[in-house]
Amino acid sequence: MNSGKRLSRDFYTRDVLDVAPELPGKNLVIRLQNESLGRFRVTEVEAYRGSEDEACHAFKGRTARTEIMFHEGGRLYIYLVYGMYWMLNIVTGEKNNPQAVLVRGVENYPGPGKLTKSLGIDKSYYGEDLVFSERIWLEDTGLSYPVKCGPRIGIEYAGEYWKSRPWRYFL
DNA sequence: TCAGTGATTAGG
DNA sequence: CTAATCACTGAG
Repeated sequence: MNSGKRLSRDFYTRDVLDVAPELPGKNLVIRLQNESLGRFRVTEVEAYRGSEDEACHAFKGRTARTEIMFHEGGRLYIYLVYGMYWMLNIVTGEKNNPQAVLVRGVENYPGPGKLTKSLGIDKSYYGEDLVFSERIWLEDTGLSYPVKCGPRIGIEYAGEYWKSRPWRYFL
């Protein structure tokens, strides 16, 4: 797996609809249990866009859980769903504009719940800063790939308009 | 198709 | 305190 250059703050502080389509193909770098670094190409993500998006957890306002989404981009938003699976999200945008990208899959570990379980990502990563962290970050390999898009998955509770936004991006 | 599983949230 | 909800997965 090619290594690359760590993404800086500027990459994350843009609108989620600019950041999300650029994530597939980037490397997720994480320090594994044996202290070595693992590199996994991101294959699938979804954008969740601010207080207007019915499918976004920040839609109902600021809570203890969603607090980190109100920070500037580059932090991790981690939460447990269905009592079993940790979800990995990357906060984007400027301060007080709550947005995040759900990482739905990386190479060899497709599925948002499976990738966190396989890589050992849990609540302890909540709020981690991808710009400075020594155990998790994203890097640009300089390679680019064609990215497809389609509707987001698992948001039956949202209205038709929000369910139909093509904000899932994948290789 | 459907149960497992427990944090989070709103409401009394 | 209670009860509903849930950005998923794997089994049948």
